[in-house]
Amino acid sequence: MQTFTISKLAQAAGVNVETIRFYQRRGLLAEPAKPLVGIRRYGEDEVARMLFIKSAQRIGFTLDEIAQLLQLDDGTQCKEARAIAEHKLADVRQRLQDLQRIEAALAQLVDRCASRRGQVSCPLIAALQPTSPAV
Amino acid sequence: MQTFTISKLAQAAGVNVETIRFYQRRGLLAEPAKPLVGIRRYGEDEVARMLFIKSAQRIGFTLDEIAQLLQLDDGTQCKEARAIAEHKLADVRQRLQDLQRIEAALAQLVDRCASRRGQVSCPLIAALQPTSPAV
DNA sequence: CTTGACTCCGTACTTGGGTACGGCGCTTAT
DNA sequence: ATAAGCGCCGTACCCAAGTACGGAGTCAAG
Repeated sequence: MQTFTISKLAQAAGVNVETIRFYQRRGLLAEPAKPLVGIRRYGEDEVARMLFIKSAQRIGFTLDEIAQLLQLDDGTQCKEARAIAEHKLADVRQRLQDLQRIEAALAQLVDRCASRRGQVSCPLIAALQPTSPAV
Repeated sequence: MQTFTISKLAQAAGVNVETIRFYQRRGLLAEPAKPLVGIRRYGEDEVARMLFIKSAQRIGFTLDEIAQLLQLDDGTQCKEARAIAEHKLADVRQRLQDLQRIEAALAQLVDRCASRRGQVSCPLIAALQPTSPAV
């Protein structure tokens, strides 16, 4: 069921062919073995993987971090995978908090603007005050 | 109450002095007027602003986006600020969803690893399947 | 009134994440 | 059997976000 050529894969993932190749070099995506005759083919798994990478990136993970995340998935070494996963989980939760605060602040801002009440003080900057001990 | 020198500001924000100057050039942080005699001083506002920038960055906003966010705050032009804010809000909510899915997937992964049950299939990649129509 | 630490400013370098390009080699339709 | 259009591969280039550096000015302590 390996039906995609590299350019179809790129298209399906909404990226450039070069990006696929770049990820292969970086070890984020395996290069399927080159058949003795013909060209490499890709399947839905690779599409999913690419979409995952792109989503993770939008959230602020670096390619190295994403590589780690993906290894958790691939890996069969549960003990160590677990440690990494827990670490990442804490990280993710921190980001979630920050994002939620920004969401609240933005929503508030929109709301205040809509109702034209008084001066907008500083909900955005205030949003990220309490926590954030400079990772 | 302008008590910080640039290096104290940098220290308080957990960044490099050069980074402060870089942000000033990019318009993310105002350069206080240079007193006729002496050096520039900064206050708590600038510290807060720096911490905000760093938090927003960790979440995946670019400096340009952060500049926009900050303008919403500074600006007195509510109508247009509102439009930008609403747009960003949608964006933030999408990110939140992605992050929440990753969180769930990671938690599940940790859980499975802990209990040593069968093969880890692919919770992470699965996590970001349904949505994400390639922004 | 000099020495050392710091500011100021410009320019140059670095790193991460790609993009672009050019030559070659398949392979498939004509 | 040949030309078009991809795939394959390496190298070079690009932009964002800093970081490093070097010379000149400033200020405070000894």
